Amino acid sequence: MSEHDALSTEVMDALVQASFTVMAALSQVAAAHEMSLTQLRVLAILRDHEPKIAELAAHLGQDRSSVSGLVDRSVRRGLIRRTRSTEDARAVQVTLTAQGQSLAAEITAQIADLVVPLIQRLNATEQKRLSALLGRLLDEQIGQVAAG
Amino acid sequence: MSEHDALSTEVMDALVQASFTVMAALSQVAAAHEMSLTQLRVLAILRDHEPKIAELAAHLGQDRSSVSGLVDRSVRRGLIRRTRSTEDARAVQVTLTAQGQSLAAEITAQIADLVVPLIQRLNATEQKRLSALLGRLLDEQIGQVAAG
DNA sequence: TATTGTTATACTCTATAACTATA
DNA sequence: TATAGTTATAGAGTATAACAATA
Repeated sequence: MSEHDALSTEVMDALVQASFTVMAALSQVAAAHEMSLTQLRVLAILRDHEPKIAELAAHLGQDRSSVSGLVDRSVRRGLIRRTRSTEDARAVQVTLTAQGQSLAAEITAQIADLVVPLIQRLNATEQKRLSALLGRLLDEQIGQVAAG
Repeated sequence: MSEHDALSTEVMDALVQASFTVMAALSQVAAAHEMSLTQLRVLAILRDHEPKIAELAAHLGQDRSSVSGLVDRSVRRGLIRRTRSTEDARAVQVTLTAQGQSLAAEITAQIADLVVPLIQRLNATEQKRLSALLGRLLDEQIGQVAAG
């Protein structure tokens, strides 16, 4: 448990507050479609990938059994489908249905409609600066913390 | 469902990605103490406030009954306590116990230990710039989205 | 033997509806 | 009547453990 300087702490507070604002926007859009944030993440991932259950679980940081249930519920809603892998008869490939693709696109647009107005409080130069600074922050992944 | 320019979209992506990184850090610290993100938020709120159940519910954006259960579980762990309000015999004031205060401080430090190293990839000038830009973004609250 | 996914089980989180005590 | 909080109930989300099928 170390000490940190005042400026870093100030930036951290701003970052945490901004994150809660962004997450509130994502949650609001998810809730408008009666979905959880995790279901929304699954849809977003599936726009660009056809992961197996285990890959999806790793990406979400959850257990395979949790993801199996998660997939169940979205399959029941007609948003995604399971396909048996041809290479490995144990594995399942998860993909979007046409309905899922359409919903994913709608959700993306709704998120943009909430977040872009905030961003446009900055002029183009400031936007480029913010994007670059955030990019620098995210070059690598975050560490691990020990239990207390 | 409107269109947005490429720069705004780029900034939005950076912002969303940064938010997921920050939330992952918060979740990791919460999990290390076998708590949910919401329980962690409650602890953070209680560091500076002694809210009634209804106030806490409003702050978290949840139903009073949900918060009642949330409070139950933290009371059972000895982190917070319920106090009957002296002004209104119906109301309950929620406060941290000594153990809760100590845990809240520990959690705050652990979050800083994860997030500050990211921030320190930027020099002091850049940190001030980032803080200022995020501050501008957050001046007001976010709008509402209609269901699809 | 090890891995992939599912199922059974248990607990947390959340909301709605109904209730009580108080205002 | 209205408000503050709780309880009952139900469904989603999550993890652990045990399992069948496949590698």
